[in-house]
Amino acid sequence: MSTLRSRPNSRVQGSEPCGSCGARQASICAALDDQDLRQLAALALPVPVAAGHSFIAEGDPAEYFFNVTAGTAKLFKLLPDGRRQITGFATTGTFLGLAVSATYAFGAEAVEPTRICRFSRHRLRHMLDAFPAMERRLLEVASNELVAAQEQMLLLGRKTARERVASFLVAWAKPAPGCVPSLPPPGEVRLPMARGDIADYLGLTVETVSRTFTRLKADRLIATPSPSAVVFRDHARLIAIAAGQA
Amino acid sequence: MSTLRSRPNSRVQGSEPCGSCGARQASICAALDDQDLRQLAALALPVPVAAGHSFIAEGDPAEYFFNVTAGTAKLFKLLPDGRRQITGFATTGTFLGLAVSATYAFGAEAVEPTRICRFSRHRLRHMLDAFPAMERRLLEVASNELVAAQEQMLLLGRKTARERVASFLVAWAKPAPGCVPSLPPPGEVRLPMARGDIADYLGLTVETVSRTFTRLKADRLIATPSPSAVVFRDHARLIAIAAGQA
DNA sequence: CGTTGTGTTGATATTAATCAACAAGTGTGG
DNA sequence: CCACACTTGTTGATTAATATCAACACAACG
Repeated sequence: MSTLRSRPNSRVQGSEPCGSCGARQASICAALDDQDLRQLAALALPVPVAAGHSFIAEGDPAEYFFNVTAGTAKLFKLLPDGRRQITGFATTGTFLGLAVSATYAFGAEAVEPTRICRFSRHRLRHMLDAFPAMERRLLEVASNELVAAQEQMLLLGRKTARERVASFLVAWAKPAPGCVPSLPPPGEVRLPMARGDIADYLGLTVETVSRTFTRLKADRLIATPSPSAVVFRDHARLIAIAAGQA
Repeated sequence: MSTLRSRPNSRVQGSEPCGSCGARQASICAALDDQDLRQLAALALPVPVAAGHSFIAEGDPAEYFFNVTAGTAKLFKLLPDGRRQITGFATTGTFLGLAVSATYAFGAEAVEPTRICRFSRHRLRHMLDAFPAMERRLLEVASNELVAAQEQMLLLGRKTARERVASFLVAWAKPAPGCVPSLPPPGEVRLPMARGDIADYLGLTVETVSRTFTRLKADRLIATPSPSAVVFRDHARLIAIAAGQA
């Protein structure tokens, strides 16, 4: 549906400093590797962000939007006393910039070595004007994220710890629509984020997450070759648990 | 930004039967009373939905999208055993149809007498083609909802019962951006939804919601002339509590 | 080779859920 | 108009799930 071809005035000047600047809004895991957006990404050079480094600070003026081209980042919101809710993980292809407001509604930090492209809001505006099809694509992405966000509300509001962890594992193993499915169910899945991140994503504590992993292992539903990897030993049952049917 | 004028082929045939059909996706309280969308709404006749009646069934094919023109509806997701999470309340002006998927990811039911306009997906597509500015507007709405959804994740994952109720009251009293602010803080705010709905929205039980209301009253933060109305007696402190600063 | 961060496990505390009872409305039909 | 059923809201007693506090194993790292 469309043709986003680089135009003379569309190139981005070299590699912009992206260390810890501002960005935009909301993206949970909706890979945006549609052709239009691939090209969009190609307009800017990816900049590396080291693990543990933040590149969006909640509350900063939202002057840029981002595209994650490699790695994984966590998106989070904070309460004044330090309580943290991770609203999503941004993986390769995730577009960060859908929510429009004066300031960033969330912070973002790399959980493993990551590469991101940064664009100014201004530039996005121009691109959208030039390529109307992109607007439609963004609307689709936003829609997908909205669906995911609602699913997460169900998880946070009504699911048990076991159901939450199962949901997370199942969802994480199945990359966002549009991504190449990595490995079939029995394969090993990498978990680049720490237990604490999973806890903050699921509205639990580290201890509860750890204990739940342990029980899932005892129940032969998963195996963990290392803390940062899971193997699905009974994918179907895990899906059932995630859906609240167990 | 734009001109959505009615065109010969843009009229909707009379009042469509909207009793309990299908709709689309996700909208929390983002009033869409922008001029474009007013006109969009004008293209279809509003149809009444009685309190307690459902007009979107989760899982049904998503063939329509809706615009709430009066009243209040709750949007919810269910687990097989009946656990329910209300993902948002749709008030006058709320546009339901932003998430794009084959089937509705949520159900919708009127909590008070409500009026809705229904459009086919097909018609929306045509309208978006005819009025590109609408696409942009929809993206804005989606962005706002995404921000709200993330805020709700923070609430569900990390806030205490007291903070949740305070957050709900404060947010409900302050209509979505774009709405006319009803009454200043000290005014009385209507709560058309039942305690059980509030509970399912906040990830709590009815009892906990009720007890929390009682404590907020005891603390002179609110008053409840009737179960379906609240008066803010200390709006500032309520806001502080909602933000986790108490 | 100590130091630090992460993950796991155990003991205990606490919040909110569950179970239960009752009060206050609301609507219906007699 | 009242009696009754039924829903909704509130409150109390108890339970259960998860959080909190604490200790320790282990790996990565300087």
